[in-house]
Amino acid sequence: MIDFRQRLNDAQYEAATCGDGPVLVVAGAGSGKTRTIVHRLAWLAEQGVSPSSMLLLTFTRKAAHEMLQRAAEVGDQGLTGVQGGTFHSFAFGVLRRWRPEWLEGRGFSLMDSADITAAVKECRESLGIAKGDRSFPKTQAVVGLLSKARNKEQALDVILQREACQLLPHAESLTRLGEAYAAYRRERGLLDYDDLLFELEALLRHNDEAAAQLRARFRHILVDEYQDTNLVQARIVRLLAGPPDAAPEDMGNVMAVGDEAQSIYAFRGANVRNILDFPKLFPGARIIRLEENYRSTKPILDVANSVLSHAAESFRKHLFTRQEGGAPVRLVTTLSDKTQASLVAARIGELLERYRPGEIAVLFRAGFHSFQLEMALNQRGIAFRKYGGLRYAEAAHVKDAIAYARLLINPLDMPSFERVAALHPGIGPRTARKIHATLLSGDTAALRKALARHESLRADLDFLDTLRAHALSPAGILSSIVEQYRPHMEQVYPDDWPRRQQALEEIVQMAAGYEELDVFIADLALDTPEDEDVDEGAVTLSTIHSSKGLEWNAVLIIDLAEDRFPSRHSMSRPEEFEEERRLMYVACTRARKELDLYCPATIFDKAERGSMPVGQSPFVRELPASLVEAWSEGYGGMLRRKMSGEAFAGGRSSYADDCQLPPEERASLYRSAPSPDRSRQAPTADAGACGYCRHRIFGRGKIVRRLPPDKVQVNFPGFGLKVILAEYLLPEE
DNA sequence: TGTTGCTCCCTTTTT
DNA sequence: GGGAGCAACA
Repeated sequence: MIDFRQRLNDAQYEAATCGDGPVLVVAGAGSGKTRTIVHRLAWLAEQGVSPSSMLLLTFTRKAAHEMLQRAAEVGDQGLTGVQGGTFHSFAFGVLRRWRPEWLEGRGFSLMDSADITAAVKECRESLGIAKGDRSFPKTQAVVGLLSKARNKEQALDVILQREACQLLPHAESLTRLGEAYAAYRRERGLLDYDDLLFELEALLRHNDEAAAQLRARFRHILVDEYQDTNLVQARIVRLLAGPPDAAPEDMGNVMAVGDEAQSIYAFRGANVRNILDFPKLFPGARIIRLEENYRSTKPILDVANSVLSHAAESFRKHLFTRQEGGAPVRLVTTLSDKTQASLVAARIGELLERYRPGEIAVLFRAGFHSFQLEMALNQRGIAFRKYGGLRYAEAAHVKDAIAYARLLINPLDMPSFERVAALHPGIGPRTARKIHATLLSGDTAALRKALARHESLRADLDFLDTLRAHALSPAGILSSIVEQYRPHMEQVYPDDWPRRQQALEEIVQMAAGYEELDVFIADLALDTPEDEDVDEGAVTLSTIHSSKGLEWNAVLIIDLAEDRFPSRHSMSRPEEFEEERRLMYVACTRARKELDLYCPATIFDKAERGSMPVGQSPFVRELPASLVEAWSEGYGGMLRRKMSGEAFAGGRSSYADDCQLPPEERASLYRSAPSPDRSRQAPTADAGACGYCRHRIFGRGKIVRRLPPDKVQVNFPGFGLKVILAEYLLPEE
């Protein structure tokens, strides 16, 4: 028996051991949410509930995996057999069993993001929409807009109106394109990510038998990260609990766990109303709040609380901890993004003396922000693993290898055939399509003729035939494919194929746990499967979005600069700026013991072919100086402690006081819109005009070039740093 | 006719 | 670094 009282605090205990009925657990960051869920599962099992009637819906498969792993270790007996996964993977599993009606007994396949892009592109071409019109959004952007409209369940024009007025002239074309894309999927028996959810909802509404079976099976539903569910996901939870008209007492048991202060997925349709309206959807719901933070030291929590204290009313929150003391939060200003990378790498080297690699993470706003750091870590020989950004399965070489596998499963798969064929010199889309048609016609003579000029492609096709003839495991198949693909890779990526080769070897590892190749490929599209071997020996690099729900002893947040974090895309709409703030809150609350904030003073800009000065992130600017220990990079890459009176550390007035420029010139440097609530924020212009870097660094650089009309290039030979800046920013000698 | 090479542009976050 | 469009080459 487990001593729940002893292992949990009062609120956690209440949540873990409450009886039947709907429950909403509002769990602040680091308040022991996972612990509570794990104990909830264990408690249910002790009450005689069968694990197979518990369903745990989480945001990532990693989170589900981790919780189920921990559940298996709780108590002496452990707990296995709980169903867990993301909404999408759950939906995929259910729909594999109960096909949607319109498929009429046909099979269906799940589209990965490349399929979706290709499909939308094909639809656009066949409709002849916007041929050569540069103002028409790129395919990727179109895919994003269509998906956003579906996830928010709003008409496309409404989305455009709110988020992209410049595209309003294309509203009609985009709507037609959306319809064509829907027809495309229906004709071919394809489901995209959004379809999974809507089809599952339709099934629960219209297929009484399936719905009844699912409801009978899953008596206890736990939903994690409820603040990031969208409308259809909330309806799915409701429909799993009982028929649409069920009385409250006849519904299954739903426990939703979430924290509105950590809602960071509005961009893909997540709706905070879900958590606020939970009691309406589930009348009589009990609400339990977990507010004590066990994760972070007080200095870290103070910074996190301060970040949120500027938030819009409904998201404010104050976490408390009983832990006193702890290392101060460090705020490090570096000369450039490049030196930031080497300083962070050096700092990681230092942290590795105290922590295991798996206990250190670097977080950033967007995937590409870590490129320089990745190089710096490689130079130092520090192993890292990256989450977020370009997904593993989207890297070109992985797509190539997967194309072989998909062709193996389904020879009709045109896009995959095209992909494999294009690896061979002299074959482009046109020739590939012709050969594919010949191949399908079964005319061997014609095929032999077509392939005569493309000997190497024939070798690849023969290889696939051989593979088909042998019954290999998914891992065995992929390992052969990787070997077959290798010469192509060496040709196409002469400079970095060894790195890519390594990534491909991982795919074989990942596939090791699978029995069916098609399930593995679907899973790869749904969420990168875990390759467990690599984890512990590597430092984590992650987008903040992908860091959700995780924690580390030491967390370093980089690129806290204007236009980077918050993202410049978020500056025009107040609600998006607010979401960036919650993102910063999520990032800070990932840290247990040490938190470093890095602000580069200049950032390399390709277009200008030099580094451009950048202002500090408003989230840093707002921080009271007393909450951080400020450091700055001096000449020669040394860090230097900043004294409290010095400009910049949280000193929103110090800019204005130091400023040598007349106010109208400052205003001309106004880079981006300020946060919606001006009263709480120092004007961006102050920082933009005379931030710390501009006086100190630029004072010692050499002007090497004038760039008419009003810019100059300043070099700092000691750092290999070139900076382009407006002439009038130069300090007067 | 179809492939390849060149240039310009943009580059958020995810299932 | 990648996608899209355009021009030159086989």
